[in-house]
Amino acid sequence: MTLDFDPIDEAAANWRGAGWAAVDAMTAATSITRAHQILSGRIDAALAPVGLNFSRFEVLALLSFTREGELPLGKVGDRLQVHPASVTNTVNRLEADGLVARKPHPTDRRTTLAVLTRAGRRRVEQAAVALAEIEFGVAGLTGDGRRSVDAAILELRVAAGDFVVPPSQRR
Amino acid sequence: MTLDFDPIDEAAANWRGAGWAAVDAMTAATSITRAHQILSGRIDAALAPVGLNFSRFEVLALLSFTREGELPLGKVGDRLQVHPASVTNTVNRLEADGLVARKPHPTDRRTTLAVLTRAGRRRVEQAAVALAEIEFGVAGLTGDGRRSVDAAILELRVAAGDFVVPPSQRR
DNA sequence: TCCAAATACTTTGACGTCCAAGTATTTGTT
DNA sequence: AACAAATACTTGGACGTCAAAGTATTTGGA
Repeated sequence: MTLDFDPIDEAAANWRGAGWAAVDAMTAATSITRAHQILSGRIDAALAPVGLNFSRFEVLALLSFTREGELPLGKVGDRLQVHPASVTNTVNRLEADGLVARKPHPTDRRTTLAVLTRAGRRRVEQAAVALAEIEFGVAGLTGDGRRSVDAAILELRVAAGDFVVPPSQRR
Repeated sequence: MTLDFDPIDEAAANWRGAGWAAVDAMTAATSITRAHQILSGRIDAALAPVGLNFSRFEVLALLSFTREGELPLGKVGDRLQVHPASVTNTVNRLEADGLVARKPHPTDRRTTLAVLTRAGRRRVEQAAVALAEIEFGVAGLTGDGRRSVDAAILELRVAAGDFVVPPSQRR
């Protein structure tokens, strides 16, 4: 099923025809949505043979960057910007697969740590290779395209309050 | 929970530190993923008071652009690039809400048409207004940013085979 | 004409995400 | 010291998505 016209252009024309507002905003939003669909399809396909999906990979990667290979579940959610319930779910699965273990926090008994197992560390390395091979699904995007996407979306993220740019390093 | 550093920059530094490849591809993919997260949150929040989510809105909008306000379910899936099972599911919900009706195709008995009801037409107009008000969630993205996102992602979509650019109108 | 293959949709099931509510523990105030 | 409020995580439920399998119908050849 390959169209011989750009469905987003088509949609823009339809919106204009219907007299609806914010057409350029609509196309930007639709582009991003579609890009995400393409990337997530490619990424999950690349990770499937390794036995991971993107969420689980992200958790493993995050843990692998820490000194001890462990992090409280709450921190994981903060960093990856996902709901606590999703962290629980993802860690359950990783734990069932033996890639991560839960461990009580030494001083705060409310807190649970996720600890990378040896198998988890091996797995995340494999996954990183698999993802690099497909260039994270962005093959088709040139260096310029990647930079302009990064820059544009940085505006969006800052505006959304993802993080505060410290006064010392405003660009 | 607002960080005082850019989590994507941080991730890039970590990837470099771990000696992992394709760092620029990773940041582009992560940016797009995060942008999608932000947009879809804002869009669904704007549509919730209207009683829709984005998928259901897309179906209604698509129908509203046709001459008769009706389309075979398969065409809906093709245009919106979603799985047939998702179309069935979405139309079930729209039908339950009285915004769409199913109707047999006049000549092909395999095919089912989704027909926009009067209530559906009213609803999609309300939703379009609600979405225009929040600029489809891309408030924070300037005109330049929107154009560069569109252009960059166009490359990606063409490379992914979303549609074939007819020789007559290559840009 | 006949029948295998293609097409159109639905059903079922595995996953994933979020919200809201529930449990346990710690913090901050009075 | 006492306790309400905040924090950390888990549970259960509503939804959404996709893949695979099932049913019905139409197409395209032999």
